Amino acid sequence: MQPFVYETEKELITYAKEAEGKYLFEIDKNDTLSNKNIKGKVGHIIEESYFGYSKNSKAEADFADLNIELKATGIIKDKKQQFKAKERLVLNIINYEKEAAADFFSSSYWKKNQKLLLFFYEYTQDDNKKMDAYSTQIVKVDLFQFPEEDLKVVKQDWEIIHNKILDGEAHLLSEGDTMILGACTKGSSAKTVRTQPFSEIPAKQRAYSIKQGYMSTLVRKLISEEHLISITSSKEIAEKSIETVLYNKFSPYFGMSDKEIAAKEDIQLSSGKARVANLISAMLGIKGTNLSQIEEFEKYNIKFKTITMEADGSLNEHMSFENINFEEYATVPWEDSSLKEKFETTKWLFIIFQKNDRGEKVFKNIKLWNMPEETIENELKSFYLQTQKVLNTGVILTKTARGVKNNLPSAQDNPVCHIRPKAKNAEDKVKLPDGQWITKQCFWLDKKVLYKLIL
DNA sequence: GCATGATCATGC
DNA sequence: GCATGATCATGC
Repeated sequence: MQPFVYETEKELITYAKEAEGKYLFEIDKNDTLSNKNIKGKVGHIIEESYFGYSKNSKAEADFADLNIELKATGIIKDKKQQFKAKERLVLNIINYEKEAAADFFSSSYWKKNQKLLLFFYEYTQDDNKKMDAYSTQIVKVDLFQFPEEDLKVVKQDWEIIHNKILDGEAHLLSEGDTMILGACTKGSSAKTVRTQPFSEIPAKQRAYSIKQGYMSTLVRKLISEEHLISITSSKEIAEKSIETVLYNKFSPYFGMSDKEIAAKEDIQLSSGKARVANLISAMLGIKGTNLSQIEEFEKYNIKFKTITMEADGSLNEHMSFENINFEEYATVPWEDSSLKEKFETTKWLFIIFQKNDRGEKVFKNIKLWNMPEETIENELKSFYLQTQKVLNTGVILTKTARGVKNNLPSAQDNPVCHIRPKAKNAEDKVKLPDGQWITKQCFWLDKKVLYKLIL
């Protein structure tokens, strides 16, 4: 089939939009669907069968005359049955040598990706948890360009990446550096490296990407037609940084107890996990709003956590996270692990309280924190690998007077994180890959790490 | 007195 | 029923 040349943007979009609602099998002319091993199958089928050109990795956009790049991107439903982006949108690979000489508007990112023709498809799985390509449907087609305000943030992100290359620090690039435009690793393994112009140190191969959180806000606006509540503007974030914006919103409440904040904002102080969430939305001036409705929290993947300091400034407890999926830890390589992904991509908003001498919790400070790349590559990685090793050689469970202990990484083994129980009680168990049953365990972030952050 | 195994309470 | 934020509690 000869590729059809689209004279105008409108002509292209009109045709592209006709794909909305179609299933992949309706489009697939070359029976690509039955081929098990094509990565990026959806994009492949759309390019070849729907538009009739072969896949390429040119530096110019797919529809070069119109400067439009075609991208297929998955959406999935979260726990609340709400659509979100399945993953970040990966763009072109960064050639550190070439990119060094560019400015934003002559960069490989801008040249290729300033206009994106997005095909959103719903990602579904079969019984074996593999992608079910036959029931994959194209839900929405949209021509996307960053709105002017977000583009300011994107430009800053690009400058941050660019400056690291110029400083000979391409090997230190990390997802946490930027807000919307990321430099995500791309390659079959961590061993996929490239040269960089101002340092001898090989740098991991990375590609520009639009972060998952940003893609999710796009999905929620375009597809779910949700109205997200914004607490600031991209302009303000570009001028001040999100941490400063948040600090300015919260700082008037520093020194007040949780009860005083609730009284001032006239909200009920619940006793459970909604307690701090309710305080946060009230302090942000949008009381009653679920935090998942806040645009910036979704866009920049901000998750809050509470830290409670004792009156003397010490911390009694490590910080618990979600339960550990031992099956995943045992089988998924570190590079593909959800643990790595989680700490690379989440900005943690720590809401810091300190107990006073009456035992009341006084709001003290906030801190926006990404786990540093070197912590991820060192302590977090060794924690994961150690856990994996123990799981695959067999967990040793020993009955003691205090309960059942195990040889998974403890607080002694790693200064950053460890594994400890979190369950209804000791009998609330899960099956280990070796067939034994263990009290449910979760990931804990060490209070030594937290302590350094709140000083 | 602290590390670490255990468990409560809530909300979806 | 279960995941998760929060905290308890005791043997070493």
